[in-house]
Amino acid sequence: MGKSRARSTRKQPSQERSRQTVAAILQAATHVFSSEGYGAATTARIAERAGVSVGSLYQFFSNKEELLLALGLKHVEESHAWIEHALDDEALGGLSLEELVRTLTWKMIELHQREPTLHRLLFQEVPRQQLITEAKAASDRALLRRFELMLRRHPEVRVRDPRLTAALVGQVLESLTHWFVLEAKEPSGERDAFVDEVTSLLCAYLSARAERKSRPPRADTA
Amino acid sequence: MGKSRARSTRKQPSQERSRQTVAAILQAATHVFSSEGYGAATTARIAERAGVSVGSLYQFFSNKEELLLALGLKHVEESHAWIEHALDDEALGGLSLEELVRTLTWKMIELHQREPTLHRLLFQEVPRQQLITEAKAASDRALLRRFELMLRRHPEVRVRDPRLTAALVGQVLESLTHWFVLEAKEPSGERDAFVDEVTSLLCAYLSARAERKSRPPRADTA
Amino acid sequence: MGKSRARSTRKQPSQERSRQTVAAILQAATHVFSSEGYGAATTARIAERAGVSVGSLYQFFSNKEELLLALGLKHVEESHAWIEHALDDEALGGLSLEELVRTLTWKMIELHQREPTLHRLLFQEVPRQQLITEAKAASDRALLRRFELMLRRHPEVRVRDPRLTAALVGQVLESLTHWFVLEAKEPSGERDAFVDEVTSLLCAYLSARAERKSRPPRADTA
Amino acid sequence: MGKSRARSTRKQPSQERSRQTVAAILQAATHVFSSEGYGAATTARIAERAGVSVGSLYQFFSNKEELLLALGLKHVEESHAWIEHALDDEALGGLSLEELVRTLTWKMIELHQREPTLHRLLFQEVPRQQLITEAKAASDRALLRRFELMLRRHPEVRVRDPRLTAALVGQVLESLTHWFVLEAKEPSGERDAFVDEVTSLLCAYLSARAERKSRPPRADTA
DNA sequence: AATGAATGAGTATTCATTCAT
DNA sequence: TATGAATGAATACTCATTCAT
Repeated sequence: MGKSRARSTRKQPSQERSRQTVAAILQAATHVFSSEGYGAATTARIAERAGVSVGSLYQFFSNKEELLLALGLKHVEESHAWIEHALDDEALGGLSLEELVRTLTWKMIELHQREPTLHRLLFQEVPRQQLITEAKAASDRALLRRFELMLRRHPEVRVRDPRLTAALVGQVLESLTHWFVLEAKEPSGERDAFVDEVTSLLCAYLSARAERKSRPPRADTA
Repeated sequence: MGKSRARSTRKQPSQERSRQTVAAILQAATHVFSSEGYGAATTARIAERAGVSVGSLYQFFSNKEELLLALGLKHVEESHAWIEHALDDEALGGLSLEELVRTLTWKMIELHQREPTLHRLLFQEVPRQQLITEAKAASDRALLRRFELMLRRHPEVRVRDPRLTAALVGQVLESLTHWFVLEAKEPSGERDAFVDEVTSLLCAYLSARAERKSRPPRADTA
Repeated sequence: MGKSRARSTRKQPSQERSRQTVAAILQAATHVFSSEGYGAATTARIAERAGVSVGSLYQFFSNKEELLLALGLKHVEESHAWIEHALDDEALGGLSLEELVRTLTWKMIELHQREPTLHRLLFQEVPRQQLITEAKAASDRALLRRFELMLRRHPEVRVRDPRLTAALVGQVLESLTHWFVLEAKEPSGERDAFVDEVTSLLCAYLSARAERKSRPPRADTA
Repeated sequence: MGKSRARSTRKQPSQERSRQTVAAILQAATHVFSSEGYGAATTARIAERAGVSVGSLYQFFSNKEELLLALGLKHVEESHAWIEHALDDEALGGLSLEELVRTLTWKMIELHQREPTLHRLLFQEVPRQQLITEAKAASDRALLRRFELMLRRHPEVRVRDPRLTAALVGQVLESLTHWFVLEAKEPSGERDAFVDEVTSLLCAYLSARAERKSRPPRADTA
């Protein structure tokens, strides 16, 4: 990832003023795209919301799609950095499995609450930008590898196929928190209860894995 | 010329010929909407694909949005019927928890494979049709209640809050199968392995629930 | 040339009504392009002048450039046909050189008076459409060959290099009549005098050619 | 914002530096206008090519049109000076008609080769600047008068209407050389042959004029 | 004077929708 | 009813021109 963001034809902002303009445009675009969807969003509305003229928008982004692209790459990059940072936390080292999972869940909720609708826009509206998708995939791969390592190392974890398990756990975390943030309103509106449940869901999975399949599930509770 | 959203003003298909036309249009719309997205789809292309003129399309659907609406309601209804039927299956009655979960997982995969992109279109593109969303919510509520009941009744299941648990399990099933069908290509490409994992994930959760939270997770394996 | 006018993406007019629309658009485009130039002409203005909506314009011409293209090819084709017809005239057979040249001059004036500014638009504004230029070149080549033949056959004509001579005579005729029609207002406003002069200019050239270069020009009149 | 055509409000370049800037802009404008056409040329591109900022361009030319105007007037003026100088050449005094015509033809070719596309731009793209047209017309009138005088004085020349004749000869020279420089590639690619032909064309016209019209052209060769 | 960021009117083009046939 | 030509509002994008620095 990094700084190879060669924004094609358009000028790079060189003066402080223009840097602010670009930031304003990106922020406005985030809002407008997220609330109206890519198709319905208007460059005019975006410019208006950013408090600049359309012309300024086009001074820095050669078209609507490139604006989305810039947004997407920035989002992926920032999210990746954020979560990398979260996982780097040394404190994670000595945690019990339950504490670890609980922490991860919290982090994921926080992550999704940063720009929940932008996330949906970028990855669930029929994805228009291969570059974004690829960036996301790369980020995911990196995180997954890291995650897999955590699983392999943790003493409480029993796993047959750490790779698949990591993928599933990641997916479950991702979708449950996404769902919780965006859609769960009444039934599990209380965050603590939700986190408790997710935690026990994943802990049960991760710690009990050894026996699975060999004996009927009933045996567990025997 | 304006948005004369005269919903359902249009004639209902009364004759056999009309019914075929409507069916053709809906099928074409499904395809075009799914492959291009709602915004990019044009009524002209849909009509063309359906083998009728635009005029005919507007004979039955007063505007593009209503076409999406019809599509969505139909999809929700059919999916609901399908899954109701799947759950009705008397055979489900005596299954062990693991067998039950495994069956459900299979069913969900099947469901998602019916029209995966349509599903995404309807529920993940910024939802445009409240009616669809509501229909979906209603369907979900019904299924959830049913599901909750299954949990309550099953001897192997230990649950504190069946409602929340049902919601989570439903969400996990939904998102994992959706993900598997649409995006998982290599890491867990093998269906059986995937189903095994999901099954053990859910079973661990459902059967081990009693002890959770009371003791540290470590105790489980002791 | 001929009927291979495959107007790309857009529909061919099939009904009588649309054929009229297309004709109206072409006529309006001729006027607007000619009077404002290609760049300054507006598709909106063209449509308005044609008495149709912009939409209709785009129903038959996929963009402004293609409109120009259609116009150009039509113009070249018609001009070619017109002049072929004029040269075919059997009456041309037995004419004296002077009468022949005089006739040609008249014909050229007539030709240029048909759509003088369109001609300028198509061939003198930095030519935008290679297809038009090529069509014109092909037409010119054909006419030149024919013209060359006339020169070779005419008893009064003395020519060293019929090809070059034909090219020059053609060019002189073309440019003088074009100039006369478009720009000459006062000095030689009288058509007859102009035609007389052009005729004697060309006749002198064509009939006296044998001696040129061998003796000093003075000898001519001796 | 609007068309505040404050013509010549702008400062005249007073210092050496400014003069260089203006020169650079004019040169860049010549190139860009010529290669892209007036409409397609952008002030930004011109400024860029001149190595200055748009702001500087507008410091000296209050709008795009005035830039064209300056260019045009300069071109007309320089061309006029150039040809005046060429005609002034004392050596022209004692030349035979053929030598004179030949010389003129050469001069015209040279003239047209100086900036062929600029010439086309200024006088053939639908003329946008009356001032340029007028300047050109004035220049032409002056040259024509001079030319007419040459014809009247030359012993070998037989002319009925020197004014019309001068106009025609001028026009023929202009258009043939313009054509030769811009378009003639293969058929008469050799400059010498072309000059020979033009020379004999015009000499025949100028020296044989007396007899024309009184007798049928056939008599010429008798 | 010079710079280049900002402006916004202007234009080509699309596409949902209507309506004459 | 079916057709597809006609409509025109809506929208992305450009570029001459201005103006703060």
